[in-house]
Amino acid sequence: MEGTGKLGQGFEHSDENAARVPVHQQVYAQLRDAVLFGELAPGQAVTIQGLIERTGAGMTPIREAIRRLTSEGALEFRGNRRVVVPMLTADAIDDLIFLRETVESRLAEHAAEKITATDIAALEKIDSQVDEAITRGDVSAYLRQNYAFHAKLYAVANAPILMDVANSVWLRFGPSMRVVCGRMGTQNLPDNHKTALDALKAKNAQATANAMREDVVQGMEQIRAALRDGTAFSETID
Amino acid sequence: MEGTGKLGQGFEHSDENAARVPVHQQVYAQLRDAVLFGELAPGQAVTIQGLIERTGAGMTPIREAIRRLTSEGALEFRGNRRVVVPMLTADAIDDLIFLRETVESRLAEHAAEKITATDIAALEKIDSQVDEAITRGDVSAYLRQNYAFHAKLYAVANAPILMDVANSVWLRFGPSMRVVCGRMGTQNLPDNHKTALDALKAKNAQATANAMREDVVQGMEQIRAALRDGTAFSETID
DNA sequence: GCTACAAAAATATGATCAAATTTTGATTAG
DNA sequence: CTAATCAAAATTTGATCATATTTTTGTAGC
Repeated sequence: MEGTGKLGQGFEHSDENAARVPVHQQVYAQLRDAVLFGELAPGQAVTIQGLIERTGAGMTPIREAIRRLTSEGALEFRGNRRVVVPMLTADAIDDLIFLRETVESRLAEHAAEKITATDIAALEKIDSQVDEAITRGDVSAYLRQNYAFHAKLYAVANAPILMDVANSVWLRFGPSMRVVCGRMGTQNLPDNHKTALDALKAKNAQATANAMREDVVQGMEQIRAALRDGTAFSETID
Repeated sequence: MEGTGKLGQGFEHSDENAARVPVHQQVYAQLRDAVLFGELAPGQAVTIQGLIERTGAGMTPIREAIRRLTSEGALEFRGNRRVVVPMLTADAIDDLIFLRETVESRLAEHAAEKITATDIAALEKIDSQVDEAITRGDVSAYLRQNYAFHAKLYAVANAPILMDVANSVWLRFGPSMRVVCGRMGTQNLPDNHKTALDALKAKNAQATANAMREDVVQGMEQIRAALRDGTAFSETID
């Protein structure tokens, strides 16, 4: 009688043509977003039991989702069977900046070579929503729309392996990014998307790569600076 | 009374101090090695039922292992609930070469800064076993020892995020590497490890990075060349 | 402060249900 | 009469859950 059905939303059409999404994928997507957009703080514990109650799903699909996210760097195995949202160290953020710079600029090059007018229109629409979120000061919307912009660019690049790496990087800095934005608001956030869009329209791969690299570095430096302050991620668990 | 105990080997000390390894980790490690060292060919299907029989484990831990390896690029979701060992495309190998070059050389730099005399001794021992495998013409041993050398270097570098990326790259080209070596033997295989070891002893980060980059590129180019021939990975499943 | 007991949480298995693929059989065209 | 194509049954495989076992943690008593 699991009347709550906390996971049932999204395909209530009662039509049979609705593509069936397995529960483990739903749990995965839900948890992934929670990490990516900072609904779970760095250091926060994630328990199987807690997710069973939170989602109403069974044990097996939840385990699968957790394993998957652990592989992707969104969660971390903290020894005693405890799974937590990882906290960034100074060394880790350096590596993340390096990775995102190199991978994202290569993806940008690929995207510039393959982009169509439809893609550009989609990117411009997303970017306008980024702007709107910034002026509104809506941190959550900014994080989601900004990710949507980059994700769309990855999709255009059509390089699944590089995209996997990029997404893993996002999952690793996402929680800290949220903490930083929560403190600073949306004013100082980077948005070099216009420059990138101009380069994309001109199909200039190198210029696109440079614009995206600039965007990436500016955003990541905010996190690094906050990490240096030390006050940023002090939610130590034990 | 699971008398078969096909997974029990490896910790039969009957001591209680032996660290207990969860079944899902055992299955993961076993499957991972099978992919990494080419015991499973590119395109080969991997079924849950098959693994249950092969390993004697239950369903849940096997599912966990499969999800994890899918995230890491070792396996691929082929639509209709079919999981296969991915086959490399020309585009993919380009991205893998790029990734391995950039990530591995950065790991080499880190390693050069942190390496100790003990580490160097360990690396030299592994490298001698690489040499031995090459002269013996033992492909399987070469693959394992060569990986061991690189993995040890990653461990010394102490950069978990970069290591994850590097390992994911290994899992993606491993099966094809095995096919290539199976056709060519061990004669033309790269081994720039001596140059790298010299640079490591001198704590010269840049020279270490260059040596490892050379090693990586030589090895990966073998795969790219085989891919171009087209004859290499023709085990199409269709 | 240390040991022992109890409660909570994670691991692992097997059962059950649903979906997909394969096999089999029948009908029809050559 | 043979071969090919389509349909339906059967087998195989995957998804989910409920349950049992082990491990860990927290607490109370010594």
